[in-house]
Amino acid sequence: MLSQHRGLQLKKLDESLLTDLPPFRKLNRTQIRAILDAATPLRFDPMTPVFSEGQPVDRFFLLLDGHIRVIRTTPGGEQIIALHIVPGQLFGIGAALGRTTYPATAIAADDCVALAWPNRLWTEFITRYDGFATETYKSVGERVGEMNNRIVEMATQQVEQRVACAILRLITQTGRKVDSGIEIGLPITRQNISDMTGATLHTVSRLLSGWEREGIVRSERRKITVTAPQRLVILSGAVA
Amino acid sequence: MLSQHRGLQLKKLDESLLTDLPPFRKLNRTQIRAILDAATPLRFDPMTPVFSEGQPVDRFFLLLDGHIRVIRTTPGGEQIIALHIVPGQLFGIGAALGRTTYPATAIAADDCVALAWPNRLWTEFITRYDGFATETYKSVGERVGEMNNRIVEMATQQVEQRVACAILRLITQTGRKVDSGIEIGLPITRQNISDMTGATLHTVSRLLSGWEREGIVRSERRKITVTAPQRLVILSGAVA
DNA sequence: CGCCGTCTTGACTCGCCTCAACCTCGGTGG
DNA sequence: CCACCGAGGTTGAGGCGAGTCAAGACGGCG
Repeated sequence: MLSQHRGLQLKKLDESLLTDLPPFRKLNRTQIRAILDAATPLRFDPMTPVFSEGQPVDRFFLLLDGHIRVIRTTPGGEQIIALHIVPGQLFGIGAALGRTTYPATAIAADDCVALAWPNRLWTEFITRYDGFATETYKSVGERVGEMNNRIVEMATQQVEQRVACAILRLITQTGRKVDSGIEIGLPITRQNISDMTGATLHTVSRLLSGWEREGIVRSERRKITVTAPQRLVILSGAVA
Repeated sequence: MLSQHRGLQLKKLDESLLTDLPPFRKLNRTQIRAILDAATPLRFDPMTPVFSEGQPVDRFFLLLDGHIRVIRTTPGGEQIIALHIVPGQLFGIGAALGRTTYPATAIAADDCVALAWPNRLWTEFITRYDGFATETYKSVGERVGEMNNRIVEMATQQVEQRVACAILRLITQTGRKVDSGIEIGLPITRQNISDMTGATLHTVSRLLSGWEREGIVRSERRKITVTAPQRLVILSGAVA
């Protein structure tokens, strides 16, 4: 899956990479060619940072393959996972919101391939390419909506429900259908889940053990498969 | 303070209303005149909704005076306050983020005066008026940042710290300097604060009573004055 | 083999929620 | 003018969810 992208630096990028993505959907081949020619392809090994909180915003990215974890760190050293970026999404788009420094750290969750453009091209893309702005801001809108949901969640729900929600979000965003159910498409630890939900590693472990006993999930090290999604939905409190 | 705005419907709106606000700062008198002429002025009594969650987005607003509470309600009926809008800010700008329905409910916290424009003018403003888009998205960026902070807060901090943070945010956004300290510039109940922090009314009450005993705040019914802001900052955990 | 990152499980503790009772204003109507 | 009522606020008692502390198992990698 990844192999097809290796050595991207050497050959020309294929236009089909972008044609199906919302921000580029309305563009013609020539326009996409121009955008691709201006891009720098990048690879990231798991756990390597793409950019860090507080750094000046100098470019923006499009994730082609892999998964990015967006992380914020508290003064106290705890970290929480704000967001997962999936292939096809723009990220690091502080430029779009008038930011001069990145508000969070982005780390590759697995092997990642991304395109990067220098910041000054942002305004150019916006003005020159019809639909680019609209579609991009639409996805910003979706992320804002998701953040809002999480705030409500954190404010009103118990840990068990929050963990259920987090896992459901993961499977809708990165899920892979397998024999026994739906598998989360990126390596994930209990610690990671606790960083997403504001719980402790221990509590998450206990919950997952319990769910495994009940046949709702099956998990190996750094991997979780949901075998009974509907039951997780019920636990999540989305339906009363 | 409000009186100067009463009966706005009858006279022409004064251009000075907009000249100092970020989204309009780069515009000339003619442009501002055109924008004002297209606006519908509105008044809202305390506790009346401006728009409700789920309604189709048909217009966007600028708050001239008063305060708006942006509220989300859970399936379970609990409500949490997502945001406060202060004078000079645009709100209900779902259009900017490609939304078709409002993601939250907006309610007047006190007497409010606002301008409203039909949605179709959004794109017109964006394209026609230089700087309008940039400045607007910058303030969206600020709100996103604030939301992010709240997520981290909710995930990592105890109730006492969250309440302290919430009150600090209120005084930076709406604070009024008075003899005894800084007063929150809008009517606010313990219930409101609990809706902002995901705590219970009772716990908030206990905390405020404690702080009052310690001389950090003074409060009357629906009003809070912070007498020792630095001590609140310490409690908030912003500094270790 | 030994180390380290991951995960598990038990026992204890405590912050905050729940339940419950009561107080204090401010407004309204008889 | 006072009695009443409801919204907002206070305070205590008790219980439970989830964090903390502690010990250890499992599996992969150098």
